Amino acid sequence: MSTKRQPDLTRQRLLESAFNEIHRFGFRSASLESILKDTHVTKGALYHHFRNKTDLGYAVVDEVLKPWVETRWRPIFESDKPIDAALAVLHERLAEMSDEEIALGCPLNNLCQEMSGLDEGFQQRLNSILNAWRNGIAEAMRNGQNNGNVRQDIDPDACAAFVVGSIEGCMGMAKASQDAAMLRLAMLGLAQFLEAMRPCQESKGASNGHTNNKTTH
Amino acid sequence: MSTKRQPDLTRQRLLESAFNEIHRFGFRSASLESILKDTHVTKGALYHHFRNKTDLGYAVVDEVLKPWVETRWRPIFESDKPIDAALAVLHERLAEMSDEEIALGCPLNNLCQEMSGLDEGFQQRLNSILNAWRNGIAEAMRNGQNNGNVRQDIDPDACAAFVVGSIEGCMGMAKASQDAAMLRLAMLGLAQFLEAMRPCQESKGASNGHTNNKTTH
DNA sequence: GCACATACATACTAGTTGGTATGTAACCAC
DNA sequence: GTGGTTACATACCAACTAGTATGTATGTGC
Repeated sequence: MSTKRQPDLTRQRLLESAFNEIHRFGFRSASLESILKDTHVTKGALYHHFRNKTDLGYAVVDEVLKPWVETRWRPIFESDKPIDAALAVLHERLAEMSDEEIALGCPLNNLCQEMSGLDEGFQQRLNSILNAWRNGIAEAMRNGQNNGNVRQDIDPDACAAFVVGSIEGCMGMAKASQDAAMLRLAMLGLAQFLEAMRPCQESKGASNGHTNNKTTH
Repeated sequence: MSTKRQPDLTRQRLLESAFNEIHRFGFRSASLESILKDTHVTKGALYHHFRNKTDLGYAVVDEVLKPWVETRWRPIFESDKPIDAALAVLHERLAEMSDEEIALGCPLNNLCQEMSGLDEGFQQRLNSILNAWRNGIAEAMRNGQNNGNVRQDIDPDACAAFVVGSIEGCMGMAKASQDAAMLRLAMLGLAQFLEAMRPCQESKGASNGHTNNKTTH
């Protein structure tokens, strides 16, 4: 069609189409032919920009998936009220996700579950994304502890690992049931967990009455 | 080798080998040839017992995966102290799982994440397993509420959905990091959540001092 | 304008896949 | 025994896959 050559654009279109194809079918079942059909790019062009399918997959993770995750959860990282921030982000994500998006599942988790045990390159890249996510939350929890917005007796790293894990788990449940209502139902539990991370304000009018044993304050 | 014919055994061996192959590589990447090689069964025998690959997959879900899940989590269902029972099962599972098993991930969740959006047959079968699991926990939570072992102000269904979701999520995190330590770290959060489900015992002596708003009983 | 690398396009290959057609040996009812 | 069904075995096929070899047009430095 177009008589001009636009290498950067071609590459970007390949990456985005590959991201979608992978999101739908997973990496191994992602068909290069489908991507080429979708982008109207030929195989020669594809193999000019990427050495092989794996190289394309890595590029998708590094250049599409990684920023995709970061932009979505960064609001939590910078807050010193991590619980409020997390709840806000969760509600926002819950509101903005389409039914189709829910049914397709989290592209990060999809790839993790598919490729972690099979390919070290994927495993390391995906794990670094997860680590950044977890560390961002853990750091925010520490900030929250310093500012008195988070209970002192919880381990920020364990808490962050569980939060990230349960987010992916809840989204996985929704994908499994192919039902957005399941996502909202399961997320109620996560919200409850986050509320339980607030410092106990013994008299106040708080709804939760846990008899926790704060070790330090 | 064996001159005798043992149709039931042959079928069972195919199912178990297929379960392992699927556990490792997922259903779509599971190779029938590998299964045949592993079991020393020929293609003719395989296609005598199963109409096609999908039929084999369904049979694996119904006859291997379903009981596999049920036997593992049934102890929770029957207890009226669901929190203690859940913690006990979690510890037991954590102790008995090998590193390889952890790295492979939960076979139920693996299949859910791979097939839910692609094949209705899988989706329905897997979802029925998840439903049984969730309902078993929800029922136990209701029992626990009736016996004063669980807070009255929580929704058993939401709680069960979250518990199942976060179990799968935590196992997913461990698979993603290919590290058993991650499983233990994330599971700490789940244990904390379960503890928070206990009724608040403000002065220890009183059986229940919650200011809950019971809607029904 | 010329040389050269970049950015594609086309046609093909080798391997693997699930699935089938056909053949045969074991088992069972009678 | 015999007939018929079950339980396999062997050989093959069509489709699809990632990847490659080769060719060609575009852009760019000089």
